[in-house]
Amino acid sequence: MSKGISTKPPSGMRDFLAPDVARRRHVLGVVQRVYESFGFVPLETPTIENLTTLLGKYGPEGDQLLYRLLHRREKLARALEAGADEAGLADEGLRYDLTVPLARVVANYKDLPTYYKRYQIQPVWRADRPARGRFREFYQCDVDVIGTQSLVAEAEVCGAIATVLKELGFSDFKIHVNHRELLRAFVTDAGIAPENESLALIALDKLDKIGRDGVLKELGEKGIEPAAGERLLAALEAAREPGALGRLTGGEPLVELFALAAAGPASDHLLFDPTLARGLSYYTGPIFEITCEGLAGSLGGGGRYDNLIGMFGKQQVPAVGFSLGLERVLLVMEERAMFPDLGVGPEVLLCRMKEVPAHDAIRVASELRSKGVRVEVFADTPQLKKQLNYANNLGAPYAAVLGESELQAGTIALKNLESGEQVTVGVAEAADRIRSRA
RNA sequence: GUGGCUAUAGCUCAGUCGGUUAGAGCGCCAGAUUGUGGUUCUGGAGGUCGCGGGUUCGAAUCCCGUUAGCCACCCCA
Repeated sequence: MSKGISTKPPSGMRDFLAPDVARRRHVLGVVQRVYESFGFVPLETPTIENLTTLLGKYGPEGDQLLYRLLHRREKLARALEAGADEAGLADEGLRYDLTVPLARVVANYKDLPTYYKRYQIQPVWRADRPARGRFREFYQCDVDVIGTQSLVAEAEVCGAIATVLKELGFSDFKIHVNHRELLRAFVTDAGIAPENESLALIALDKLDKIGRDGVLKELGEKGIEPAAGERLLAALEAAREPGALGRLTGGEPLVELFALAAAGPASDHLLFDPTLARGLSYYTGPIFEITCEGLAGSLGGGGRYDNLIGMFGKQQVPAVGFSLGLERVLLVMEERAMFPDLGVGPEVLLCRMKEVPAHDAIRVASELRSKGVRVEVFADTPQLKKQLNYANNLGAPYAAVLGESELQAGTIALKNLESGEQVTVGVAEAADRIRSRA
């Protein structure tokens, strides 16, 4: 505030103080445990990827949102001298998601198992405009199954995601399911030119928000004939009828997926949604998106991408994945007060009277720590009330006082800050009492 | 990228029709005699009113610009 240097983190990026970190770790712990219980193994990849890896995988909007890194030193000077444009000034970028790096890894390590199930929990970066629940740096929690076209893979990734959400206490989430081929068939059957397919899909995606007339209007603005738009909407509305999926040509894979998933944790949460489109261009088969009450965007999304890995080499390898957005989950959990008590900070603050040498406090703290207690030693020796007040503000459940008399007797005065009770006991008993919250 | 709203103390905000030294609550710091917190009481620190320009005798207040943040779209996780 004083010298005019902004102390805020960059737009769309955040600092996490202790309570934030505790909540994030709580969620990540559940995610990791559940993913591992489904047999997924961890992967971590670099923050930075070559632009050749990233570009052309996400569609034109995605490419625009990439954080690009300028050439360094002489290369930059040469590029500037040569009058390079924006694209020519950068050669690397921050990863935009975890799926494309995974595809690169699979193409790069030819000795990976034929079936590779990996999970990955890392931040990604998008130069998007920040909004509620949307950041420029955020964590994705991905599970992917590489090497099979079996719908068992879809059922398993949906099951893993559903299990995580249930264990965190969600009950009202829906996993919307659609199929890229099904969507394509809707569009072409309606008589819409293939080049307008993605435009039509984006308009369709808003059916719930802007309604039938709104979608028709938007289709019209994009140059799609009203008659074709009507046919498309009529077909989709028919597809939304209960049981319609089984009668649709091309609906078989989803019928099978629903049957498989019915045996797993996602069973009550899957929902066929013929209007679900999804923007990322690499999806080829079933696509997913998770919604829940009170959240405009999604908690996560995914789908099958059988052609992506092949973009990095000669070999086509089928794959399907699902990604959970950590900050979306946190946002909803915070609003709904879904967090249990997350103990952070020391369990006991060791206070010391002026006449006690500091090394005695350090020794006592070490003894307590060796018995499994989280201990903070108060560094200074102001009035005891200040030390206790600090312990109180920390939220520590106990304070311990080490004074002349305790030092002589080999004890500490252990005070329960909630009840106010105080006992003078040996270090071992103090540790027992703290751990049992006596 | 589009539309709207906001910007005053660390936080949440008040500030009349343009008028003199810009306020409150919370928080913070210090006290209310010896080694005991939460409650109470007293005192204190902390502001170029986002930034730049304009109108005016006079601007936190009106006008223009700018930056940042928020909300709704778009898109996404």
